[in-house]
Amino acid sequence: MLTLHRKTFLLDRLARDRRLHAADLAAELGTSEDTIRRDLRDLAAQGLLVRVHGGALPASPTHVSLAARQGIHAGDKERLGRTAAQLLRDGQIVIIDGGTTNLALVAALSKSLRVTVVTHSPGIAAALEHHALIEVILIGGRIFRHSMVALGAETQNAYSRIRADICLLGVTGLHPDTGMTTGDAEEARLKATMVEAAAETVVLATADKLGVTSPWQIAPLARLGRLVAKGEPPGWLPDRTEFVAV
Amino acid sequence: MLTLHRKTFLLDRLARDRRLHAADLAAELGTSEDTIRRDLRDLAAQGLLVRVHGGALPASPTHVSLAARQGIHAGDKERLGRTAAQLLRDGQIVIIDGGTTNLALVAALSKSLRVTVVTHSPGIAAALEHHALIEVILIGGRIFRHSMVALGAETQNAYSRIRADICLLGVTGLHPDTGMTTGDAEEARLKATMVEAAAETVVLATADKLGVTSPWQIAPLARLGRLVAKGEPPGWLPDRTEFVAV
DNA sequence: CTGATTCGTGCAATATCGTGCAAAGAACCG
DNA sequence: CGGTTCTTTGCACGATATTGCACGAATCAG
Repeated sequence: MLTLHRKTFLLDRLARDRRLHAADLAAELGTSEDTIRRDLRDLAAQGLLVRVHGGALPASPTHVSLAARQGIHAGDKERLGRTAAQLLRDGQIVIIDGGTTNLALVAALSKSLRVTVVTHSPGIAAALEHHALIEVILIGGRIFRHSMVALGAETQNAYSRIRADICLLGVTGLHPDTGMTTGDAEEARLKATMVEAAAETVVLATADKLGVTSPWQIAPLARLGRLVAKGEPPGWLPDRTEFVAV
Repeated sequence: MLTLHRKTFLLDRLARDRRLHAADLAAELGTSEDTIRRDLRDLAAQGLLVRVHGGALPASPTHVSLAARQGIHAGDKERLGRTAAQLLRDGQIVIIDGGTTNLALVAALSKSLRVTVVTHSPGIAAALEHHALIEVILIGGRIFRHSMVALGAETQNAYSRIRADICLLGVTGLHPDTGMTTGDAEEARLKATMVEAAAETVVLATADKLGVTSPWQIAPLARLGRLVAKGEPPGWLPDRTEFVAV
C-alpha cells in the first residue's frame, strides 16, 4: 500500500470518526504500529491533525473542546512558559504570536513587568487584562479560525511598520534544513514579517516540534535567536542560537 | 478509549448535568474510579471544573460569562443580550462594541447565525471562537485598559473605511439633551466613528443608563435606531427610535 | 461517635512512544 | 544492466504514560 494512500485513508477516517486509534488502525491496515505512528507524526507536523497518546484528533477544534485540548502537553507548555517569561526585561517591545504555548507564557508573566506587547491574537490580548503595567498593542485583521489570530494584508502591513526587541514566535516545525515552518501559507507569510520586525526571535518548542518540518517556511534557522525547549540542545542548532533549557 | 475523549465526555456531561459523580461515571465508562478521579484532578488543575467530595461541579463560569456576570446588573445584562441577539439576521455586517453587556450578547448568539462581526474588543473576538459560521474582523490599536478595547488613530481609521448594517454600541449615558454619551474623550470619538460607519445604531441599556449623561457626547439621540431596555420606553425617546422591551 | 464512602499515594502491569538500526524496495544514474 | 542512493518499513529496546489495585487517611451521613 502506498504511503500517500494510507495517509489519505487516515485523514478520511479521522474526518468520519473524529478520532484515530493507532493500534486498531495498524491491525486494520495490516502494517506495524510504527508505520501508523510515523504517518500520524508527519500529518501532525503539517497541522492536519493533533497527536494524543494512543492516536490522533482533528486539528480544528470541532468536537473536542479547545479547553480539553489545552491539556495536551499542558505540563510541558506551562514549564516552557514559565522559563520563557524570565527572558523578558522591563522596557522591551515584545511581539507575541498566538497559540496555547504563548498563552501559557502570558499567564506566567510577572505582574510587575513593564513591557509593551504587540499581538494579533485576541486571546493573548484578553489574557493581559490584569497586567496593569503592560501596554498592549492589538493588531487587527480577518480572524483565521483555525488558530484564532488575525491575518491578511492589514495585519501584514501593521507588523511591517513595527520595530520590536523580541518576537515570541509559534511554529509547528523546527528542522536543520527547512528552518522554522508552519502549516498555513498565509500564516507563514505573516510570521515571516513578524520575525523581520523584531531584533531577536525566540521560539518555545515542545519535543514534538524539534527536527520535524511543515509545508511552509517562515525563516531559516539562522534567524532563530533563542530556542526554549526541554532537555539538551539538538545537535543541528546553529552556533549563534542560544539554547534555553527548561 | 482515548484519554482526551474521556475528558471531553466528562466536560460535556458536566455542562449538561451541572454535576459529576465519580462512581457512576466509572460504571458508565467501564473504567475504574481511580481513572475518573485522575481525570477530574487534571481538569481541575486546568480550572475547568471544581472538585468536590464524590465528584465535581462546574468551575466559576468561563472568562466570557464571568466578565458578563461580575457586573451588578448581571441578570439584566443577560436578558438584554438574549433579546438583542434576536435582532441580527443572516448576512449582516455587525459592529460590536466592547463591554460586558455586549459580551453577554455574544454569548447569547445562535451557533447557526451567519454574520460578519467587526470589533475592536479582543474579548468579543475571543468569545466568538466557537461560532464557526461567524466571520470576525478584528480592529487593532492601542489597548485602552479601562475598557479593554483598542483605541487610537489606527482604530479610528479602520472603522472609517467600513460600511456596516448595524452597530451594537455601548454607552454610559442616554439623555434627551446630550444624547449618547460616554466617560472617555477618545472613546467617544471612536464610538462616533462607529456610529457613522453603520446604517443603524442599536444600544443595549440597563436602567441606570437611562436619563443620565456622561461628559463626552458620541452622537445625538436622533442617530439611535433602536434601544433595547427593560420596561417601558422613556417619554423622551425620539419617534424614529424603535424601543425593544426585554 | 460510628460505619460507609471517598480520597490520595505507592506500586505493578500494560500500553504507547521515540529512536536507532537493518532489510527490502524504489528511484536514479551511468 | 549494474551499482548507488534514498525512502520506507518492521523490529528491538529503553523511556514514558496510563491504568487498576491495595491500603491507610480523610471525609461524610446519620
